[in-house]
Amino acid sequence: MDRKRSYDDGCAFAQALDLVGERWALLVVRELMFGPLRFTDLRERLPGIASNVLTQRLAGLEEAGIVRQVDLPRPARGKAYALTAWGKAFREPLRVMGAWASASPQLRFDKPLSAAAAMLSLSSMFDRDKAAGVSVAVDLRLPDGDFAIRVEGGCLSVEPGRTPDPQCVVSGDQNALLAVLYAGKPGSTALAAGTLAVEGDLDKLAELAGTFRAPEPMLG
Amino acid sequence: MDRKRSYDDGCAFAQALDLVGERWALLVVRELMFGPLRFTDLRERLPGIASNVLTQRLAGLEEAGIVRQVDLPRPARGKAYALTAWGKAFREPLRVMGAWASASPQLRFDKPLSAAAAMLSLSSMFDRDKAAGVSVAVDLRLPDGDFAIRVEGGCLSVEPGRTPDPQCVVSGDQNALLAVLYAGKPGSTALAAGTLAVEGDLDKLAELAGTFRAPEPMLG
DNA sequence: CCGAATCCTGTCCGATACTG
DNA sequence: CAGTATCGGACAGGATTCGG
Repeated sequence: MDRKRSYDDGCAFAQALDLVGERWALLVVRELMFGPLRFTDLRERLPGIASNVLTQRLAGLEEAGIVRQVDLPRPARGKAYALTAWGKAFREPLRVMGAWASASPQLRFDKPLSAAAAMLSLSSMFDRDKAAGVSVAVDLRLPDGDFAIRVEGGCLSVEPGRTPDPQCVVSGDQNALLAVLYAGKPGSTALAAGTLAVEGDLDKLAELAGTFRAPEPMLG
Repeated sequence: MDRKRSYDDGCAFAQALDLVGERWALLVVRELMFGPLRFTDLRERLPGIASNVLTQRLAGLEEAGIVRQVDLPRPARGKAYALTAWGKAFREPLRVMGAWASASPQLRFDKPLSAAAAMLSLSSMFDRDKAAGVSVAVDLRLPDGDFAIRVEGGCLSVEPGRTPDPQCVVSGDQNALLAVLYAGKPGSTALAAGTLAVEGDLDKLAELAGTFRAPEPMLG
């Protein structure tokens, strides 16, 4: 009468896979990392997921203690899905696995990216050493929401929302943004092409771009 | 004509899941983390995996550039499966995800554990702060192989094989070992019960045990 | 004995259609 | 808007069998 298929393995890692190893589960967690979302929002941000699968995954994640339902605040009525404290703690595994994945010999850059994925990518590619002495506060206006990026004391902070007084504000979509930040040459093609708009100190954006390492495949 | 099912997502993390997100894939990587194994060895260490599934996973991991086939050295004839450099780099994600999993509200400790899983668990539960000033070298003789554990300068090293002159040698199975190390009270029940045998400096084992935090569920 | 290919069965996934 | 119902197809699991 085992409800779920299990590896039946004492390893904590394997038991985690029993909980989040199903298809789409970790991508749902990824999308919720920056705040609660409604069912339909999740569907939009996860192109390709079937609604019944999303229902199952949310139920499973809730049972596992990773996701919980919350009442939507303010004007909107209805419920949404949020991460529990333990669910939010998955940000670190997400960051580390993303960093590992960026060394894949077959990583492709031409596919679309959700805002949450892009913001987590920043954490993955951030390089402490390159950030020594850097202090910047840049706000992003992405189609799916605003994010405040700050680098200070060798640490990167990525939070949803806005900063009171950003040094620089970038508007556009996340694919163009990452292309600029990782290309090593900010202010280049994407800006010229008009897919990104920058207000404020462009040098601060360049400084931010300098704190990321470019994804590079690991050979052997 | 898509050969493989894909999330078709630009996120490096999602693309990693395309490669290693299938059932059993990451557990195969886990088992290979401390050295090459043959097909049959893998089957033994992954109770429950079907042989055809193992075949498929190995083929997929090889295609992804995570695993490669090697000729078995020395006396044994035949081939074995080893991790590539990039595959070995997965040790860090494994460690971090294990640490996250150890905070699961529903982690069970009574299930059997492979030697590789136990050794990775040590990395997950290691606590830099607790290890300040600690310097120990302990050798383990587990049923599936020998491992050399060293703590020095706030760092933990877990390697397959033996140390020339260990301060302490523990023989027994990995489940009993972890119970002793994480219980906070080494030298207690398991040793008394004779499931573990210790030669050398028992205090060094206690010192080692003091560098690990006990798994504790995160609430909320 | 090792490594793998071949059945067959059951479960899970994916897509569409439909309902409170 | 937020899911449920349904169904075909893909994939996992187990046993057996076959070639080194």
